[in-house]
Amino acid sequence: MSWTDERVETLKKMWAEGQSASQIAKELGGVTRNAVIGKVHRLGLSNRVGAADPAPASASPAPEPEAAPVDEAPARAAAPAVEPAAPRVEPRPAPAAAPRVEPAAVPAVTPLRKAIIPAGQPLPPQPSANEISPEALASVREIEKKARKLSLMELTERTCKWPIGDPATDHFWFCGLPSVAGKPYCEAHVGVAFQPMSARRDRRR
DNA sequence: CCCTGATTCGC
DNA sequence: GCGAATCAGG
Repeated sequence: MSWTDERVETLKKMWAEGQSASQIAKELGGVTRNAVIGKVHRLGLSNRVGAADPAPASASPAPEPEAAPVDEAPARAAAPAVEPAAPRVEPRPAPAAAPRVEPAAVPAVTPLRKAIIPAGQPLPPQPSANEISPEALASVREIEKKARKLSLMELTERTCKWPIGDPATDHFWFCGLPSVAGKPYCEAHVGVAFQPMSARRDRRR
């Protein structure tokens, strides 16, 4: 693969969005994160965020960028040597929406309290704890004790994204245990989230 | 261990 | 110019 204009554009865009080099590499395909980082540097757009250039120690503020324009009025007079850089502070958009909540039986695990619905409008129909087998429910509670209690930002492709607690309170985190390959949850939570239809059928309430 | 970006340096 | 290897860090 080579750096076609198109690919470079994607790179620039994603980098500007705060995407990590590895994420960009995946998106582009055919390149490693190292390649992406290398390209980023060659393109000279490595300074992200704070980049609060270590202002020349203290003594001499050295406001002078360097080059002495002297005469010469190359129309470009406007071109600011120092890019905006100010506003953007730390893009890194958290994984968009909260972790994909699978279609099966997810919520209503920990908060035994009846529907709190923090700021929600009518939420889509969600399976109640009643639809989960007592055994599974019990094991889930057990697992929660072992949870690594990861924050949203700490989740990765291989950590269990099962939510625990009430999102509206401090008592909220994600399981975080090693997830089953290809699944968003750990062994225990996969068992509750992905139930065969046969098991779900008329477990009635 | 997972992951980050930064740098180096042979190609 | 490119990117693997490596470094330094979280």
